[in-house]
Amino acid sequence: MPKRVVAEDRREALARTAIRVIDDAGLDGARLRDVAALADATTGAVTHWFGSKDELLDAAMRVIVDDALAGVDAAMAGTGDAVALVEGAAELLPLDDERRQQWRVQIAFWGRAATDARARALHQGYYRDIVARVTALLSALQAAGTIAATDPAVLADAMVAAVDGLGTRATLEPDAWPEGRQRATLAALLTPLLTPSERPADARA
Amino acid sequence: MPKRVVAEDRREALARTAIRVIDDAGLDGARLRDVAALADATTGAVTHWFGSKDELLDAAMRVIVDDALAGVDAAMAGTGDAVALVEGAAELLPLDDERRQQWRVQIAFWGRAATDARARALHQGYYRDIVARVTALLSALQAAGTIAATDPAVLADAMVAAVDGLGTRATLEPDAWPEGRQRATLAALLTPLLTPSERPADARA
Amino acid sequence: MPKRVVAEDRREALARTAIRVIDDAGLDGARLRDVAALADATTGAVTHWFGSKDELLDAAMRVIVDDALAGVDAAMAGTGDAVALVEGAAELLPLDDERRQQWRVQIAFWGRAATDARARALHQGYYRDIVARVTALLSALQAAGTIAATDPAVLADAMVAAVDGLGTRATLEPDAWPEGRQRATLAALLTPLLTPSERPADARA
Amino acid sequence: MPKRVVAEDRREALARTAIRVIDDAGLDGARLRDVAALADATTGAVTHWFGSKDELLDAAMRVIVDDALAGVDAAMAGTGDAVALVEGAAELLPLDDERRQQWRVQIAFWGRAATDARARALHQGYYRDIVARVTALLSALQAAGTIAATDPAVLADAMVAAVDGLGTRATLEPDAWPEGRQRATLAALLTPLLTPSERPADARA
DNA sequence: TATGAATGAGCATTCATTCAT
DNA sequence: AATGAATGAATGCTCATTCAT
Repeated sequence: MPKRVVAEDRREALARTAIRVIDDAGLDGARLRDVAALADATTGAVTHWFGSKDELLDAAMRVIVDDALAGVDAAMAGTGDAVALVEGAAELLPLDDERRQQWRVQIAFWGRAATDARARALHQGYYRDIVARVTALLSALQAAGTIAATDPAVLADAMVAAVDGLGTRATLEPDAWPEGRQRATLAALLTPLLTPSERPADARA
Repeated sequence: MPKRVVAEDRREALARTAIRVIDDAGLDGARLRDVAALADATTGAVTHWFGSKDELLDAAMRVIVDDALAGVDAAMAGTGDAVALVEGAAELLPLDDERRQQWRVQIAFWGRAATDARARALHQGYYRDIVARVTALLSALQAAGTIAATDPAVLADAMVAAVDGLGTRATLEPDAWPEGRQRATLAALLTPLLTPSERPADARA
Repeated sequence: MPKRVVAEDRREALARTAIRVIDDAGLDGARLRDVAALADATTGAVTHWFGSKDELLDAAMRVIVDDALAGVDAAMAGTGDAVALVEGAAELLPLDDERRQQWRVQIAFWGRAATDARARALHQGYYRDIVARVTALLSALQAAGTIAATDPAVLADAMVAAVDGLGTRATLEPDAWPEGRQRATLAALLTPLLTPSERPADARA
Repeated sequence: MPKRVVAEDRREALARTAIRVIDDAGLDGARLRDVAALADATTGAVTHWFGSKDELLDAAMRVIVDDALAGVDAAMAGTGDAVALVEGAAELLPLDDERRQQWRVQIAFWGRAATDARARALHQGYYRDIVARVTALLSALQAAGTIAATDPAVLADAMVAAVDGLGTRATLEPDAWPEGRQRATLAALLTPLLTPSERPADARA
């Protein structure tokens, strides 16, 4: 049966399977044997690669965040001005089934982190990564003068909050939030903030 | 009907006790036994007042939301202009220990709703209540001309998203988000949106 | 179903059932569900009375030791001289099926204590109880001048060792050690030690 | 047949490693995996040399007993009189860390044998070897007239019981039984029995 | 209204064993 | 002779729920 298995591949595949199970059954409803079954493996195999259920869950969270970071890069890179930036950010919202699944699981992990210190520590690292990336992007755009000159760290916090808050609501009310409404609301929220103006703090010159 | 009132008191007291246990142990780590113990009761008493664990949890969620609604009323009523409105909204953020606890449990409930259709239905009702209240307030202010004339429904969605997103982050990174940073970030996000402009505001060009 | 159950009775009954299971299956082969089944209960009931398997096992050990202590009292009390004392001590050996079972389980517990510090601490307490009781008895007999005047603490240690060593061997070779051989060997070992001599006994030349 | 020798070396090395693991984790806490790791091997290698865990455990027991037999030979051979014989026997007690480890594991094996017929059969063979060796030695000394003329088989049983009982207690209470106390107690127990006397059954003429 | 002993299905976890390489 | 991934049965433990009192 052996054959040098690439450990990371195996682990990531199982973690991705776990995400699907979590989406179906919830974070605590997710059973190891369901993950195993869906991955065509046995519980023993899962615990072989992950010492415990927690370890598997952490790996699943890491996959979610890595995908989100890749999404940030893909969506915002090459962005030129405020309008394009907002459009890029909107790509992070739960616009389609795939992203809705990511959001559902993401929010489930927030729920875990809210009341669990260890999980919270993980999330703080994730936020650091994301904010750093967004801040760097904003600084570049400010240097080019295409967005408002507000402190980029504040802008980044604001953008992250806008996406998180809107994504949460759209995830909890999927039927009421088709793609258009999500995009429009995000634009309403971010455009006045990002658009450069002659006179500072004016929503639009 | 005093009996009925007493019954409601007992239920609410148990629900509030449940919130404390959820905050300690997480939504799924919360055991009926612990709720009972903390309320100086027995598990039998808890199941006497609540047919099942889910019913108790739902009641706890309802308490959280009712408190939040009362907070909206208290904080925003009597508000006169955009600046005051943002200040009122900030009162809903996790600014102190009491509100941080409410947020932690709130987020735990989101996590449950994300992957559970029944819980999600409850939340949709809660959002309806909150948005209706905020929209009514915004309409009144717009009639007075003290805030931007954007569609009040859009403004309400935006404000809810801003508070939810910022509250989530501040809850997950409590040490990094003292009161001042939360207020400043919320103001940065909402002020440009709410401040009335000479020319009728159009959120999107 | 309820009715104030006398906790200690229930616990002791389960502990005694555990002893039978341990004798059948060994200390680690003993499964909670077998104990439950033999006691006409469920595993849940067992864990209701004992927080964990270890707690149940400790209680079983305690029962074994308490029975042994009662045996010491019953067998040695009223003993008049060296010969009678040895005969009394012999009653502690695995002379019949009941005592053989106690010895088998006792030795299983030694095996656990040998490599487990927590279990070892329990046994040290048990030895203290037993040695104290034997020493007191020996002192009384020495006061009456019917046994050798050697330091009673040394005599007690020697008697305990003789019984433990012989009991162990007789337990591991039950067919080779009928009652008579056990009694004879114990007498051969203890009589020269306990019999008073004209000149004050010196255990060591 | 060098191959065979190498094989035996490998097996013995693994068995000795198993003893260390048993001492750490107990007989049932000892995992094949840990034995393998401590021996810088894999579980597959262990099962290659030993068909099953039981086989490995039996081999470990055999090593313990062979060491003890070698100890009997080393300690008692060349012994001239009762005093020297007792001093030799004392060398079998858990006087130092190395022997304490052997005793801990030995007692763990007794615990297994107490409730397991197959393991018990092994031990009966071991007792046969040991008693035969001791009996032969005692007969030689009796022929020389340097020890009591009691039936050597009885003397051997008595000596084995004394060492086993004392060793057990000293193993379970290591801190209370420094070398001196062990030697003194063994001497107290065996000297009256072994010392030749004009008048039989006199502790010392 | 309240008690708390009992239930029992369900879970993660453990680990000896197997076997393709 | 050795590897180590995979198996899968087995077990202790959890805990919401029930119900006689």
